[in-house]
Amino acid sequence: MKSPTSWASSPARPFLCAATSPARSRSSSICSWMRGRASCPVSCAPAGSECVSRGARGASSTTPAPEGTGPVRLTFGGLCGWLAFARTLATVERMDSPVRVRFAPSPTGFFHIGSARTALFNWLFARHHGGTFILRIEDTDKERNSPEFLNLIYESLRWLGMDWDEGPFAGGDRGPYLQSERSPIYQAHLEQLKSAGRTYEKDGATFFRLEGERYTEFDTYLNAEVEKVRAAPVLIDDVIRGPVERAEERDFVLVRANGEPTFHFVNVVDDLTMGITHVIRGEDHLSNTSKHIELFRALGATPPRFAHLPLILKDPAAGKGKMSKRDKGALIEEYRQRHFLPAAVRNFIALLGWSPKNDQEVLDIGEIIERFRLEDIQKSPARFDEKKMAHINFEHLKALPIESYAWCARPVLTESGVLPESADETQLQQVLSLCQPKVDNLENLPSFSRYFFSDDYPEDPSVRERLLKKGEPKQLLDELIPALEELEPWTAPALDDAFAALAGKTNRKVHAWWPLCRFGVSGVGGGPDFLPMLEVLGKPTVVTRLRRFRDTL
RNA sequence: GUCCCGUUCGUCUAGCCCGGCCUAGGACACUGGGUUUUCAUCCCAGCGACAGGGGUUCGAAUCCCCUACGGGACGCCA
Repeated sequence: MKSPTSWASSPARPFLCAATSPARSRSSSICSWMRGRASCPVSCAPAGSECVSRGARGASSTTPAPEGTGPVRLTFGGLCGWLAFARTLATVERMDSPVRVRFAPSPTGFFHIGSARTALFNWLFARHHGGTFILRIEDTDKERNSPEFLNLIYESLRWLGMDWDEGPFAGGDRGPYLQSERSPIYQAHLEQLKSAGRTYEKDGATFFRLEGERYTEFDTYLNAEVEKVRAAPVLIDDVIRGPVERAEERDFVLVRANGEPTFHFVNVVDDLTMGITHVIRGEDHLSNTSKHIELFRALGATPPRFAHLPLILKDPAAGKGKMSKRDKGALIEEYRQRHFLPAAVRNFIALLGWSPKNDQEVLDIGEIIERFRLEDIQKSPARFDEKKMAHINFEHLKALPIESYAWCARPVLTESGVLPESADETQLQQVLSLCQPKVDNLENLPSFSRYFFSDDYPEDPSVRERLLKKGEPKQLLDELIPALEELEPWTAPALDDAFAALAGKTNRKVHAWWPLCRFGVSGVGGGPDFLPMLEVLGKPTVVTRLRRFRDTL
């Protein structure tokens, strides 16, 4: 059963065409994930399916894609490439991978960039190997859990195009996938540890008993006399870091006095019973890993492979340490609200600690999956860079076919009141084709393009002042308006000629009228390429606005 | 404090495992030029790093050790 959302509905899908270029299909790396899906490019994005990737907020994103402009169109846009790719892959023997990974968030706060990256790396690893990506909810902390946060996890994963093969909504035969529903499983494993003599009760809680010589010591950090154990060091063969040796020195709690099992215990039991083969998580868990391996062994199981991701550090200006949910730029929800492309966010997050090793930075999801290797992940922590995020977003935006671009832009424009719901698609695309190369983020599109859709737009007073101060604006407009009025046809090249002719006649430079004219029809000093802008605006609008402007002087 | 991890341009990184091709490459940012003109694009150029010290070696960013610095963990949070 497929997960609630298919990544294939991402508007960045057309990038996949690039992934199937001759240069790329020569690649020896086989993306087994593609194998399983390339055969049904269309069914991955059912007609009229909701595209959460579009960036609309929450439930308001339920508008199905208009016929021919939504995911279906996108899918067909890349269909030729898909088929070529499928053909390449068809020659490869299909084999199900034993890889099983999980993302195990706890619904105790907003979904932040570190979680997103952990999820993404797990997902990428699974997809690269054709394995299984499991979503498990670690909701053992009844005090801090909240349904809103839980929902946000689902929404965010869907928005980023990470589909899960097992978990809530998706089902699976190793469930349940909410820890709060797994008590009997924990109970059974607790019994197993009990009968193996590896537990004891103290202060109402159940402790795990380490093996080794015992002694008591005053611990300066805990500021107390504590019992310690000289346990044999545990070897963690970390995929990213190599061998790490660490010895546990204190027994730890498995079940709290209130009867709730602890993170360490449920985490291990779940990874064990869910058949997790690779645990990919943040480096902050590295020193927990020795506990976990001790538990796996005590349960008579072979631990999975571990891969500890470097942390994302906060901007030094914001203080020291790892990035927290409170830091600027930390929340996935923020990118969604600001209309970033999920494909770009995903691309950027992947680059935090991972690199394709070929100087390529703007990658579509197919390329990332194909190239992704845990071994290539950086050991040192990364720092989040907003500017780079914006840049990657812009690159993705520019690479979209205009149909896809319009499909992403339309809701942004209508929500901001700039575009009427009923706006004509062709006209919209005309305007957007002028904006696309210039606007680095969809959130800036309304202010950039407002005057294309309405005569009611603000004027930038500082630009007005600057323009009126120099030269003779009235004179210039009196020359320009008649020339434009009689221009036929109204096209960019014709306009170009008209300006040239006017320049010859008046002995001015060709660009003498441009800034004034731009301001007169748009109210701002910058914008899309000038001549095409006039063309799209149309003669009646341009002339009327110019006259109106002339009258205010 | 104890244990663990890390350290290439301001930032993300390539190179490191398998020493010479590295006068260390790319990208973002920044600075300066250019452009269908001075603020949302684009083009060109510039700036800019192997943390420090010892080894090993003919030769080290690459291997070893020490120091410094950064980070993480040390909860009946996850």
